[in-house]
Amino acid sequence: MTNNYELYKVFYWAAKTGSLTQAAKALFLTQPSVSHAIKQLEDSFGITLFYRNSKGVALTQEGTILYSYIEKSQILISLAEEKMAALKNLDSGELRIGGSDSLFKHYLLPYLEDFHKRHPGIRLHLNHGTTPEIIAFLKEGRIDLGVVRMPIVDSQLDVRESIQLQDCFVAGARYAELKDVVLSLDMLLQYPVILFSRNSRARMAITELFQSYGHKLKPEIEVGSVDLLIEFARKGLGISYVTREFVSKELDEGALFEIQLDVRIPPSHVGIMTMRNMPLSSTASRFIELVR
Amino acid sequence: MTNNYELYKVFYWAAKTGSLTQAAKALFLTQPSVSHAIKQLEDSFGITLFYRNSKGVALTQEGTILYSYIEKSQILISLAEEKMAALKNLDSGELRIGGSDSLFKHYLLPYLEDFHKRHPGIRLHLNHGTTPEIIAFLKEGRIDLGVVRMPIVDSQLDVRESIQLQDCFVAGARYAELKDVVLSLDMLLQYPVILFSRNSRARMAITELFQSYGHKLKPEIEVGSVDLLIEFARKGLGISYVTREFVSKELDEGALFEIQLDVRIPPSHVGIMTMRNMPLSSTASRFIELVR
DNA sequence: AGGAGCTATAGACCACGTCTATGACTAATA
DNA sequence: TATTAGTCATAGACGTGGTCTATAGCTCCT
Repeated sequence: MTNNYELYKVFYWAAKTGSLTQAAKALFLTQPSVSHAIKQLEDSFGITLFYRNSKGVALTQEGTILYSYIEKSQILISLAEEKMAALKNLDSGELRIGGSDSLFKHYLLPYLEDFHKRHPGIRLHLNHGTTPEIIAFLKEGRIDLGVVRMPIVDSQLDVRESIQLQDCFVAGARYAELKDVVLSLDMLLQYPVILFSRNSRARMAITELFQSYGHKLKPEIEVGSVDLLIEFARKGLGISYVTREFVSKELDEGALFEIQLDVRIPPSHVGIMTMRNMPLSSTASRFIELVR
Repeated sequence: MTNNYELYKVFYWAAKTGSLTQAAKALFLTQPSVSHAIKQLEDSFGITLFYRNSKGVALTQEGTILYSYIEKSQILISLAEEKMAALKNLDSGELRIGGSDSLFKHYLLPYLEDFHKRHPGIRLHLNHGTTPEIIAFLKEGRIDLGVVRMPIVDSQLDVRESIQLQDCFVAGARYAELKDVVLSLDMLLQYPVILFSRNSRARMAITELFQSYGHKLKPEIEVGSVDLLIEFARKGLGISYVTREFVSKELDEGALFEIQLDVRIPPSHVGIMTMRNMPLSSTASRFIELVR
């Protein structure tokens, strides 16, 4: 036995208001429709659910038992509908982003702050990892979107290109003599170089660039965070390879200056990755919209 | 926002089976109907609920949230439908009967035993009281049916006449000399009479009978239970006014004998009362059917 | 390349749910 | 007692929306 669940909605309101007429008003129906619906339900069970009298209706013993179930059921549905509305309005929900720590700090932070201020009900989950890890997270459905350096080639992913970033070499006061000089790559190699750890994409890119000019780039120091790259350069421990946009403060203040090279380091882009052919949550698409 | 609740049934099965095709089978629909229903639900929320792929469908983050509500709701409805079926089959439920203790013991007991054996899932509630109390219980909806002595005149009640009962005077061995004598009322009054307590209908009826013949019936002893009427008569404390059918055992055994009178005591009927214009529960109507 | 799954889309159709109009009843008025 | 205003039930007409069939598009597997 399986009823049209619409009938339970009608039953709920009839029982709740104690009146078919009132139920009809609540449901934007006419009274005969409600009467008919209740009759259908009663016939389907072979059980009378209401006593009818001139003041309205009252649940029978069996009707009361039915109501005890249906009431809970209807309340759950109402909660579900409210919850869906909240998700839609971005009053509730969660946004799971994967990326590198440096991109979170230097690129995404202002957007995250803004988004959180606009939608305080949405919980933010930030997962850091290397590019392949981020891609794996995406494919496992553990994050909604990933933010990494381009280029990304993966047929399962959609990648939106975001701002351009320019990597460069920077030094502190200790190497002031290089400020107005244009260096060649082999000249640069005379100085101690500080690079990010081996498996990063930026590190691989610059190593390849040197290789393509017949040079071998061997760092004096390897560090695991962008902040240390900056800090070590300031302290004069060497020349750091960093993203210009991430050291704009230090460059403006004069704490660091950019080394001019006679070769052009190709710029890179930030890419926002999502799963291709998977619908985005309204939260995720709103966030992407904000970033672009 | 208020959806057609049928859509939630479809959503539930689609989520549960992870396949629109399977959901369609479970619901005896075609796959396009299910596809359409899910689309309607998604459009109504403005939220994508499922990822579609070539193996079937999988809930999105938001779909999972919706499912957590809808699953509970649907399970409650299933339980409700099962419960209604159980009530209908008399596998479950309750039957509330009002009556006097003596009628329960001497008239209803075998029916109650039989009914309980057939429908062990149904809880029996027996409420004893005087006839006006029973009627009040009925009108308050505290009992489903009342079993009392006729006649009952109440326009709000339906009364079904059941078996006939014959009241009579009985005595024990102490008054053996009356065994083959036909007594007149005034002769009877020479002996100590034991009656049921003042407000009973049987007591009122016999008092009126004596009055209509110009006699005043004044009991030597008044008792509050039929068992005591019988016991006192056996012990020779007087002549008890009892219902013949309730002392058939004692009459057969010779512990008591019936006093023959020169006037006929009108028989009375047992009446089964229910509320007029109030539908009977299937349980109650089944029981009444059994009794008649 | 072909087959066997899956879901989506288009368009036709008809049952069923809704409506209006009315009746029957009750309770509380005048 | 008659009136009125509120119940719910019933009958019958109407039209929409849910369901169907047919088909396309896609992915995966042989």
